[in-house]
This record gives sequence, C-alpha cells and structure tokens, in this order.
Amino acid sequence: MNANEQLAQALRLAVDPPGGVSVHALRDLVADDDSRQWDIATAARHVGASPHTLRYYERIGLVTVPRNPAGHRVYDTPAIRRLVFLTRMRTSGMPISDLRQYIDLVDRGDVTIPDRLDLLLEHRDTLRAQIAQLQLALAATEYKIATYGGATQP
Amino acid sequence: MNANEQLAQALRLAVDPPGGVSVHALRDLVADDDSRQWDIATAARHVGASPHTLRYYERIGLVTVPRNPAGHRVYDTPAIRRLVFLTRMRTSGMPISDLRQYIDLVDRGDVTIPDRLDLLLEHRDTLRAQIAQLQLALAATEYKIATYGGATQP
DNA sequence: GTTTGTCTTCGAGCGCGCTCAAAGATCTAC
DNA sequence: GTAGATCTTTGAGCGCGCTCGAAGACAAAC
Repeated sequence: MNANEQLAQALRLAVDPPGGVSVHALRDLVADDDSRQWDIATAARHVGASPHTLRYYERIGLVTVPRNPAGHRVYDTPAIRRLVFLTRMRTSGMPISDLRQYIDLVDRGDVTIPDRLDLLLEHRDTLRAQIAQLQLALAATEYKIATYGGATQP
Repeated sequence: MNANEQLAQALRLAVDPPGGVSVHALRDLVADDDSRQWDIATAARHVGASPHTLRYYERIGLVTVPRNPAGHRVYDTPAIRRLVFLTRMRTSGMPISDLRQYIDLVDRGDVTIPDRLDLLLEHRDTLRAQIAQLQLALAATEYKIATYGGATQP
C-alpha cells in the first residue's frame, strides 16, 4: 500500500464511518404522548444532565418549570421536550447565547417562525461544517495510525 | 484522474467551504520538503491561530521554538508541522491535556510509539462518536426545518 | 419523632483555553 | 535618524458553561 492508497483509505474511513445515524432521535421529535411529571433528579437523568445544570438552564431563562406546593420543581412534558432539544443542541456545539436567542423567539410566538427558521438553517450549516472538519481530522488520524512505525514526528 | 484523486477531490469540495483547515493539511503530513523560516506572525497565519496562542502553546510545553540572535522566535519546518498537527487536533476537540501527554510521548522517543498509537486510536473513537453525535443533531435539525410551520414548540 | 436524603435559593468558584496589557527591545521604511 | 510596527516576557484577566457550597425546608423510612 503506497502513500496515496493509504491516504485514500484514511479518507474513505473518515467519510464512511462504520455504523450510521440512528433513527431513534428522530422518533423522539415526533413522540408526543404523556402528561407525566418528573422531579429534577429524574428529569436530569432523562436528558443526561445534572440537576445543577437544569437549575442553571432555568436561571438563565432557557426553560420555565412549574413548582408543586412545596416549591419543588415539577417537570412536565413540554419542559422535558424543551430540555431534550436544548441538550441536543448544546451537545452539538450550539452556544448558550444562540439557544437563548432561539428560545426568546419561541416564547414570542408564531410571528417569529421565519426568524427561527433562519437560526436553524444557520445551525445546519454550522453542523455540516463541523462534521466536515471532524471527518478531516479523522482522516488525518486514520492516516497517522496507518503509517505509524514509519515516522516519529508528531 | 484516478479513483484516489477523485476521492480526494470530492472530499476537498465537500469540506472546503467554511474556510480553515483543508485537505491541503493532509498533504502536509506527507510533504517533508523545506527548511524555510517563519516569524511568529507568518506562522500564526499559516496554522490559523494568533501569535498569542502560539506563544501560549510554547509556554505550556507543546512546542519548542528556536530564537534568532535578537531573541525572536524562528519557526522551522518541524515546529510548523507540529503546530499544524496541534491545531488540527484542537479543532477536532482534543483537549490540551491530551496533547501534552502525546507530545511528551513524542519527545521521549520511539520507545513510546505504542502508547502514542493507543492515544491515536482513542482519539479516533472519540472523533467517530462526535461525528455520529453531530449527524444526529443534523438529522434533528433537518427534521425541524422540514416540519416548520407545523409545530410551534421549541 | 428522628434520621437521612433530596429539594430549595443564592452567590461564589472553577477549569479550560485563550487573550490581553505593560514595558521594553528590535526591525522596517522613509 | 526617527517613526511605527512587531517582537520579547510576565502576569493578570476573561468568557463560557457549568459546578459547588451553605443554609435551610421538605420528604420517606424506621
């Protein structure tokens, strides 16, 4: 295998990762069943964050959470759905400032739908660019792995 | 143009738009020509960082840079190659602590090659996981975009 | 009723990765 | 020779996104 072939192989591996995107998450977007209630610990576990983080998100206005008579947070389905959205967007690198902007638009009603769409389109571009970047880094890494033993330099 | 070249070409086209690291950089991994000299501003421009950042990387031991008689940094080819590697790994989300670990191994010579390989393999897994995450977020975003006008919630 | 745990609010602290400011030496152009 | 940009070092500061601690109310188990 010469250098070009190795390079091509690395690129191939980077662009065609084993195991594709799961459809699971898409189903989450559609599912719309319950009117369950969750305490903060359960909610946190469900969205993969800490209770601290959930309180933080509420503090900075990303989500509003009703209380029970004792003053404890009670997460309902809309709150959970929003949190799932928020954490996914965070995981994908959207800064909190953008999320606040988006949430503000949501809270201002349907009239802001075009603006929200713009934000989403922008985010889509960002995601695509990020994926491309990562695939490049992956290609470089695959290449380095494939050729190790040859060169010593980093 | 053979298959490999076409693949590289396709990747270049798919990856280049947002500016930043390009397929170019992969060639840097193979290329090994020059003994050019660069001042810090040029070096910074070349790797897509600020002079501040380059000095910072030197301070924390990620790279060693010779000086000219006046005490100014003179970046040589090995230094640049290492910086390109470092910035690519940073861009792909590798924490500086990992990079220091890796660089320490490199500086300790060939005996650490297996350890370095381990780090690279681990990073490859991280990259794959990240890409999968982003593709998921992208799918979710595409879905939201496609269905906008329907639902109002977040 | 008492322990033990989880909840509340509020403010402060932290780790990361830069980023900048200050004070001074040096290079570049005119 | 002089102005202005760029270089040096050192130490401090900053923005982000949490993360924690303290002090106290409430809940669940015995």
